[in-house]
Amino acid sequence: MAEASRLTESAGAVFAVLAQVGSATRPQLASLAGLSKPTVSAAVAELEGARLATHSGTSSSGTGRSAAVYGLGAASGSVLAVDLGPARTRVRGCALDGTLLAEADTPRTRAADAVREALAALPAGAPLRAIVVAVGDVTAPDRAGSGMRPATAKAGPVFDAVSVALPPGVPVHLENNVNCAALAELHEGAARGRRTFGYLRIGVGVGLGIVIGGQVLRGANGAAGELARLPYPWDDDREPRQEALEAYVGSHALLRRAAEIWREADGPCPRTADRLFALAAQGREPARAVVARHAADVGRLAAAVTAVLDPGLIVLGGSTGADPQLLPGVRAELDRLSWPTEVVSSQIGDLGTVAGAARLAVAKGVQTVTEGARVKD
Amino acid sequence: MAEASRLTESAGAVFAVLAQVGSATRPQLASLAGLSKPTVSAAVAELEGARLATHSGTSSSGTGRSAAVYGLGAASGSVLAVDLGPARTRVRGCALDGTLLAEADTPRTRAADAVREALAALPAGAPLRAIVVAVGDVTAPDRAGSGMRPATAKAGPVFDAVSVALPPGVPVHLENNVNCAALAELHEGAARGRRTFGYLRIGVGVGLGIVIGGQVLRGANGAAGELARLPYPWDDDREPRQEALEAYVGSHALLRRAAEIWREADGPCPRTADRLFALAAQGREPARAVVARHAADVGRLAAAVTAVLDPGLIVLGGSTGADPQLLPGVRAELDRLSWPTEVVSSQIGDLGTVAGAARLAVAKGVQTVTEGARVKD
DNA sequence: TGAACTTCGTTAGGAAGTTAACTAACGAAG
DNA sequence: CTTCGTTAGTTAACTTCCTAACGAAGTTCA
Repeated sequence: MAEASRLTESAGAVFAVLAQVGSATRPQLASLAGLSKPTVSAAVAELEGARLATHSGTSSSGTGRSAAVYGLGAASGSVLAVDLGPARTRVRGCALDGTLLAEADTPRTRAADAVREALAALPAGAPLRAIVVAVGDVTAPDRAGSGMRPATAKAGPVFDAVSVALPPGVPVHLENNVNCAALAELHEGAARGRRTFGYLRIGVGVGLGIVIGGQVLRGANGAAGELARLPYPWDDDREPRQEALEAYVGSHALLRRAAEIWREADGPCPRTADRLFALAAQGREPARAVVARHAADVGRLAAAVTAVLDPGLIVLGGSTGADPQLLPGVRAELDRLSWPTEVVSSQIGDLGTVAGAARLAVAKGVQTVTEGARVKD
Repeated sequence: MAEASRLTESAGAVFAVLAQVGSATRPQLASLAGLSKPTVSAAVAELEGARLATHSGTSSSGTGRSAAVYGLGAASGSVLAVDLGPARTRVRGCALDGTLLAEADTPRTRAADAVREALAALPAGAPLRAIVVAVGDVTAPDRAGSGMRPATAKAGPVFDAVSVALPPGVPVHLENNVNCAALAELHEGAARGRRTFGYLRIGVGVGLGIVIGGQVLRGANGAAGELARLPYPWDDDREPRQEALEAYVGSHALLRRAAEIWREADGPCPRTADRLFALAAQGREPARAVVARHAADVGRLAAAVTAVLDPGLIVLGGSTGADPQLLPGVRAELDRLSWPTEVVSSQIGDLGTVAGAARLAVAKGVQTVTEGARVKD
């Protein structure tokens, strides 16, 4: 019989822990959830009855009685994460313990196909509990947990194109792609074990994902970390202009600057940031200088962040931010201008956004289980 | 008999609520603490036994039986707040419900006297539970809850001069003065009812107090909001320098700029910011232009904050920041550069720092009661 | 093989909090 | 002055968790 009733509090807590670690014995669950053994036993029994957990083996710790191992059950369901990137659309379907169940990757124009493909690969019997869509845009603050749309026109059309492929009745969360990537760095990247840090992404544009106490900071307009609106240029006799910063520190500007100082004798001028970094890594001269200058610019951007937030750690990402050869220059400029702050390069790269969106979707999905599975509330 | 044992959890919750509202009936405590009537009755009995609460009257709500009103008891004790300001030292002693018990205000050089004076005026029988000292300096992160010192030499000597007057055995917390003032705006000023905002103080220096979810954001080095380290000047061909921003937007710069463009015919050049603002308020010309330019500069500073945090509300304070005639100019520049953000002037002024420090001290003091009065742990 | 040890899981009793129902106190209306 | 409606506070039964102790199921060593 299908028990759609709500879980007790302890069962919810145990389920949340079980989803986090994937599989565990009862004593492990007890210590992780901060509950006693009898309570965990009762909770596990309840979860097994609801098919939210299953006995998946035994574990012997050398000496003593061997413990029963439990994992997520068939009824725990799955979640979907969609990254509407500038070039490609990436989709992942995950179980609530984060294991990958389905994956799709298409050009941006075939976004809806990617979603359908991934949905088809998910187990049919169990509920899809949450969908997170990462967009390169400011998202309105999360009110009812669904029905959001990107705040400006930038990502609106793509989102609409995808949303027709989304199954009805499942809560959809929009999230900024930089925030998602920051979450990925937090859980499986360069910021593992941290509670507070900033993820500074520099590519065509610039963006900052802020994590404080393990939580993403979204801001009143969902625009926290939208560094493009930092006042720039800024001086006694210069008026800041909107968007001027991205035009100056973004990847387009980097290549333009390279082209300006490039000469015949230097060989062919690089047309991509990757090529430019490769030349610089070999010590080839105009490239090295351009990259060094870029590092200082990134350091200034980082200084603007530390002046406000003092996060203690900044993770650099993006097509022109993640290269480790930037690190010395960035650190030097940041040291010169601001507070002691660790600076490291992203460990995840392009897949960070989907990975983070999946983390977020898993968290939302677990919530729907523990807080009483309200699909239509 | 003195019961030094720990309170039950429900009694602690009830005490915290009682401290927040000052006095309340049992039904009020029940709804505010989210507890049931029987539990509150038991908790109140426990608190009365420990002299942490007393029956202080009855309240009739027109119809029905009249309820007993409870307030804080004699054993709840007091806390001390010290503001080591640039010119004056202000001290307040408060009960745990925030009522003022003692106050002192001396020139900075007699700081220790102010502390002794206020301490003498506090009730002798009950414990002093916490001391908060507000300094104009970066404070190291709060580890054991005491034993901190200002991070740089700026406020170190003053703090040492005061600390000799502090009674031993009482936990001392250092806090940045701008953070304190932000807390005052949150609880009794322009940000009442908000959960997230920024308090931008502009005087001789610039500083930002960040409140997120009702909590002050301190940062990894205790330097969150130290805007003086924003990169400035910043442009393609200018190198940012440390401290350059304060030299440009602080009150000294404001008066210097006024002096530069002032002419014989304009009358005597103002020597204080107050005087300059007064002239501007009358529409007198060179003053008005200087103030308008200052407003734009403040707007840019605010834009730098919103670009990172998007707080939704910015409260302006400080000797050259709180004047309401700045508001239109600040709002215009902020609108032009950044996200929709409310901008208002501080409602508290110079006393904000002590008031906020007192709030913080009360919160810490309540903690010592509810978490088991550990004075030396 | 069986005693000793260690770890797992259950059983029993108790602490802390909840809901529901009852008694107590107060004002107003007849 | 009594009665009724309303609100305060208490008592009782039940829920949910914890701690402590015990039985069950392994491993190790003689």
